[in-house]
This record gives sequence, structure tokens and C-alpha cells, in this order.
Amino acid sequence: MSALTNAIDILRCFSTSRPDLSFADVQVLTGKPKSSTSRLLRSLRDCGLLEQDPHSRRYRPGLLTFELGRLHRAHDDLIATAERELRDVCARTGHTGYIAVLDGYQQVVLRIVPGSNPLRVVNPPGQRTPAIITSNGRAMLARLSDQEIRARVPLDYPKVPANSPQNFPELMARLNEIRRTGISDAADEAIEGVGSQGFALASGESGELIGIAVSYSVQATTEIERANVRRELGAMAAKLRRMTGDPLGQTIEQLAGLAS
Amino acid sequence: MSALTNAIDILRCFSTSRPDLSFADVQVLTGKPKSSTSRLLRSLRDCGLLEQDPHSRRYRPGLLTFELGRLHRAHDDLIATAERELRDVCARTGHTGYIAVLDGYQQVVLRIVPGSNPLRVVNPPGQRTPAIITSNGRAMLARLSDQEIRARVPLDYPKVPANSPQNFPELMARLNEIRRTGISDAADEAIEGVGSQGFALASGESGELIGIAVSYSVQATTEIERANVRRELGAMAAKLRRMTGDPLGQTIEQLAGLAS
DNA sequence: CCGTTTGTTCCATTCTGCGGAACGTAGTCC
DNA sequence: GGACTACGTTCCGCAGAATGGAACAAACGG
Repeated sequence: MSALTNAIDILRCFSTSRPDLSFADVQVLTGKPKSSTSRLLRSLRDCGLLEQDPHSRRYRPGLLTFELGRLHRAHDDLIATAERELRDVCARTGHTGYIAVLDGYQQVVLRIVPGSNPLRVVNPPGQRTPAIITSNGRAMLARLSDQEIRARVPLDYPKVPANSPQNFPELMARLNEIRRTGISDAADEAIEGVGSQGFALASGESGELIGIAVSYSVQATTEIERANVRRELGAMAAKLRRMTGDPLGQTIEQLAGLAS
Repeated sequence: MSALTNAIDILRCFSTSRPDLSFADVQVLTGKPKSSTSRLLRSLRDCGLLEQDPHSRRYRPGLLTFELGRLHRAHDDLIATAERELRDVCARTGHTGYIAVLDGYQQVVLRIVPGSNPLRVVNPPGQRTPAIITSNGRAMLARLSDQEIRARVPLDYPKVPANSPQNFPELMARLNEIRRTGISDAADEAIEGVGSQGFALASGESGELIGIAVSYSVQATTEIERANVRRELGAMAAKLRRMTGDPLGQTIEQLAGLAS
């Protein structure tokens, strides 16, 4: 375990559900001795990756993470292009749009396009979710080789909501359907009462892979409306794939992002 | 030099003006041997703090920085309160609002409230600027003790635009004026043709210090309009200081953020 | 006033990270 | 096509940074 590895282990304890942590929290979550925890937290604070609230003494991500986070994919063509198209679709349909990337068997939300419908955004940018329980997450997985998928999904299949694939064969069945149709959907999975449809988009030149989804309230939409979303998404996918030179036939072998 | 220090030195090479870097860039900027650069970049990439474009082989901040950056001060009351008030002022005046924090003798933009006037935002969130050349930056410095200010500003005073304080005595004169009036202003400094007025706000309980500014085109505003902005800011400052229990009399001694 | 909780500092041991040098690997110029 | 150059990775012996148990300190509570 290098010093950097230990530092990262601490940083990975933070999440949207745990935006700040006490010394004890970190010690429990990392399982490291007190002395090591103390030294590492001090180092991280001194270098700006963490801040410490002077009153509560709790730690939170530091200014440096904010600065760097603002630079992440700030000039990414694939995402900018996709976001423009997604904005149009969301304006027409009123629903909320998401753009996410894959990291291991999880996805991370990068961009949100709020719709006009008052569906509160509970998946803010930075949100990490198992890819197997979202429409765009599964769409991204479907673009990988079967071998790659198996390597990413944990051996003991995670506990997932009732509507999500409950085991590896069920997952592969859903992914194969996505491979046929090009479109993925979900309902009542990550969030109760919320449905979504999505697809994956790859760049021909950079090999990047992103997942795009439109999400809506299941109760407040009719079958007709969902069919309309599907048409919109199909047109958007076709247009974007042309623009980005998406090599639809081949599977993507990403370099980074191993299963954790 | 610990491994973490070296890693941070690399991360600090990235900025809004350098959102991605090649191996050679990093080597030059850090002045480290090739072997060390190679190993460090690999480590940073493997742990998610950096990503590498598979085509150009250039490095950029990684997914982890994005996730953490979204958590930074996500639940900060002082900033949320200030942003709400600033939003009102910007809606009324049409100008662009900024909220920044101090880090050493520099400031970092945390929030932007776009105005209705079409003044292109050239200071995106995450932007780092010498605090001595902005209205809210000087307002924040003015809240520190003279000793603290001297410790933060580099010994060889930096080269600054013509309208900014050109040396330490000039700076102190401006800061003392801000201490008297409670309001700070700037014109044609960080950006040609842009002026701003601002103030600093401290929280009574947490000891946090933030700088708030409203910025406008110098050419497109009249003296009358600028006086109006000043009144708006004065009222906003008074209201916010009451709400946050700002200890206006005392100087703030921040724990973190030494001069670099 | 003493026990408990919580976090920091100390210090001998270990093993990681360091950097010079050797080693690939392309690209480029005659 | 062959030598040269630019660029980056791997190797390896040594220095010194990181480690974690234990002692220490501080805050808290009954």
C-alpha cells in the first residue's frame, strides 16, 4: 500500500450520501490504525485535497478537488455534442436528461439537463450508481465484450431492486436485447416511481463511451408519451452516431475503470 | 518530498488555462526526472485522479476529481445563503455575480450567477486569480490582520495590471479604504473593460470567509448605474452580515491557505 | 474526580518511492 | 534505409518516507 493508495482510499469514502466525514468515520471506513488515519488526514488537508470544518472538525473535499473537478472533461467534444442534442430533446419532451460514464461496473453522472416537468433531481452530477440498474448504464455495458462485462460485475452479484436483472444471466439477457434494439429502458429501479430510456454513444476516434438517458415519472406518463420518448431517443441516437463516427458493430475495450 | 506531495505538485499544474497536459508538459512544469514523472503519472491515472486521452496521450483531471469537486461545499450554508441574495441582486441589476474564497494570496471562483446582460463569462468556477486584482479578493484580504496579509503576499510583489495596487503600500492603502467603507471596487484589472464591486462576508460560527462581487462592462454602465450597484451591494452586505453573524470588528485568522 | 472517548505524537522498523542509467519505440531527415 | 532524435518506460541499489503500536494529551460526562 503506497501512501497515495491510502490517500485515495480515504477520498473514495466521500460520496453524495456522505459529503463530509469525521475522523472516526474515516477510521472505520478505511479500517486503518488511528495513527495512520491521523497522519493521512493531515497530509490531505495540508495539500488541499481535503478541508476541515474548524467548528465540527469534520472533513470534506477540498478546494483543489473543486478546481480540478471543474476541468474534468470541460473540453470534451463527445459530451458537449451529446449535451446539445439532449437539451433539444428535453426541451421538446419536458423530461430530465442525463449523461453518464462507466467506471468499473458503476456509472457516474456527468451532466444533467433539467426538464420543464417538476421532477426533483435526486441524481446530481457526481452521483455514483451501479450501472446494471439504470437504462443508460446497461446500454454502456452492452457495448462491452461479454468477457469484459463478466470481469467488471462483482462475482457475488449485488443486491438490486426488483425490476433490475437479479443475476448475471438475467443481466446478459437484457444486454443482448439492448444490443438488438439499440435502446435501453428502466422503470422503478434506482428510484421508485421513476422510469428512463437511454442509449450508449461511443466516439470513433477517442474510443470514449458515454450513456445518455431521459427520465420521467412513471405515474405521470402515458404509454403514448413513452413511445414518443423512444422515437425522440432513436432519432437522437442515429444523429449522434453519425456525427461522432460511432463504431456500432465493434465492442469497446476501455483501458481504465476496472471493477472495484 | 513525500509521494503525495509530488502527486499534488502534478495536479496543481492543471488550471483553466491548462486543462490538459502532455507528459513533457508535466516534466517541465514540475522539473522532476523522467522516471519519477512517468511513475507518478501512472499512479495518478490508475487511482482515478487523472485520465489519459487514449488518442492524444495527454493527461487531464480524472473522474474522481469530478466526483469530489461536486461535493465541495455542496452543503455550505454561508455560500448557499449568499448565493440566494446575490441571485436577487443580479436579477434586479442584470449584472453577473461572483462568489469566491481566498487561498493564500489567490482567490478561487466558487459560484457564478449569470446576469441578463450579455457579458460573456470568462471567469468560470474554479478560476484562480491573484486576490489583489479583484474587488472581492481585496475585500477578503482586508478582513485579515496586516501581519497575515504580509505573510500571504509574495515578497517580490507580483506584476499586476495598471489599475491594481502596484506595490505593498498601495495595496494596504486600498485595503484600509475597504475597511472604512465596507465595499471594494475594481475597473479594468483582471479583465480589460470589466469593472466590479464587492465585499467580504464572514460567518460568525464557522469563521469562513467568502468574497462576493457584481461585475459589469465599464463602457456599458453609467456612473448612476454603478451607484445603484453600490447601494444594492451595501443593502445585501448589511442583510447577509446580520444573517450570518459576521464579526465585522475582528480580523479573521484562517487556519488553512498559506501563500505559495 | 476519574473513566471514557477521541485524536496526536513518538519512534524503531520496514519497504516504498526516488532518480540516474539503460532500454524500447516511433518519427524524421537526408 | 540507416542513423539520428524525441519521447517515454523499465531497471535497480540506496535513502528516507510511511507505517502502526504505544504512550501521551485533550475534551467530555457523570
